[in-house]
Amino acid sequence: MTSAPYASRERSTKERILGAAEALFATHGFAGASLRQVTAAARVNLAAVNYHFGSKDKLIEEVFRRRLDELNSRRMAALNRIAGESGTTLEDVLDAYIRPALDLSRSDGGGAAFVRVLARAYAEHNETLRRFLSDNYGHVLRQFANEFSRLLPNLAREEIYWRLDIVTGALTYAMADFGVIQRKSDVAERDHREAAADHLIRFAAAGMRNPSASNSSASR
Amino acid sequence: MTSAPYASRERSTKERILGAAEALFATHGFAGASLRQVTAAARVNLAAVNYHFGSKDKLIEEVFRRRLDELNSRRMAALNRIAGESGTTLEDVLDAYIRPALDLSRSDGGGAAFVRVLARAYAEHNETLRRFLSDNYGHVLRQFANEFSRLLPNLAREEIYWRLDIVTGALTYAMADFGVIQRKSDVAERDHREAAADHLIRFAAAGMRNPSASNSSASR
DNA sequence: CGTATTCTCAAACAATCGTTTGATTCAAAC
DNA sequence: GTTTGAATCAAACGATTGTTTGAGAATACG
Repeated sequence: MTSAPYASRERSTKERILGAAEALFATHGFAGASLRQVTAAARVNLAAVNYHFGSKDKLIEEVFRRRLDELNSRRMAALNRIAGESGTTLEDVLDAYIRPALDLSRSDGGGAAFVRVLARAYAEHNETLRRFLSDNYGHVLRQFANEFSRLLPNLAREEIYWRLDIVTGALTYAMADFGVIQRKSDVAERDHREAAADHLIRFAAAGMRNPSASNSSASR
Repeated sequence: MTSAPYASRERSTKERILGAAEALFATHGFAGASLRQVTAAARVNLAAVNYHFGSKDKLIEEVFRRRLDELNSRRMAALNRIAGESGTTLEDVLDAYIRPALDLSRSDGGGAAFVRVLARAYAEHNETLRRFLSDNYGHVLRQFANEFSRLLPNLAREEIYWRLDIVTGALTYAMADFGVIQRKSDVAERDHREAAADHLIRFAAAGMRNPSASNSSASR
């Protein structure tokens, strides 16, 4: 029953659809990529999407779930290693949040495309998608907010969430752009990305630390 | 001939369409917002878009042109004030690039919505749109790249463009998100945005200064 | 005034969208 | 070999997309 018919093919139909959808959503967006493009790229029948996933929206959710399950468990593992410790810095927490996404963007199997899908999800303020992400991975964000609150006791909870959203959005976009531009040498690419990620984390830490009420005059 | 018939209306048909399109593109994206939504929000006939602009793509271009003409001339004015000077810092150049966009997002007449449209344009890697922006405002980017090259003589020209794209994309997204979240007090909002912008600029400067080949080990 | 031009409007255009249907093919169960 | 259920397929569904049409109303020009 759980065995897969048609399994002699290279990959299962569901996985081929998910892979093609991921790549096309990254390039053309969720509204811009049609199911006919997706099924043509996956070389499956048009009806296969609704058969296996139910609808386009459910397919979109599955594209997220496939990657975010592992991404967020890695984030949680990294956070649990440092949460509550006395020597933990803001940069450490941000690293626990960002590094798994950076690793994902470096992975071979379409992870780079998914990071661009993530950036699109941030750009689009799709309400149903945000609800899905909040319902399924809200606890991760909540745990990170807990740790940020511990390190930034002067900031209100609402302020924490706000800054975290802005900062991760900017970080996600920057990381997604890494995947677009092809570098001459792969090793140089990895080094640069690593160095840029460190700077991004330091930037994010500065943004999180920024006191709220102080007017930032005379910076130049 | 150049006088406007139907001018007794509150605003001209073209301007009403542009305003409605700007707001809807910011919310639903270019593919997600239909011309029927746009014309309904502008309370004009559906055919008015194709009559006044020719096509949806031309309308999109006009939405950009209306704001970017002034935005980029402000950028050029700010850049010309500091370009070539001996005391000019990287932060000054980035400020000349970012500050006009920040001012725009604070303006009353839909500027905040346009900043979100800008962020979408960065997220979508639409080729025709990128070509339009490059054709019409490429000289601005080129002038800024010149100044960056002067301050960062060790970086290759290609590297300058690459980093500038990433950095401005992240900055644009972060600024766009400012407009989504409504703050309790307007004065606190402005102060916070100002302070955050300063940090964003400092982050961008760090990202631009980042030496290319250095592996960033032992940051923690 | 009358003519010309500009603009608006309802209606339809062909194309594409996500989705559904019903028949057919496949692999396993008995 | 027959049956069963899952998977694939071509075809069509109604809805929506951007765009075009042609007639009509509003303004401008002589």
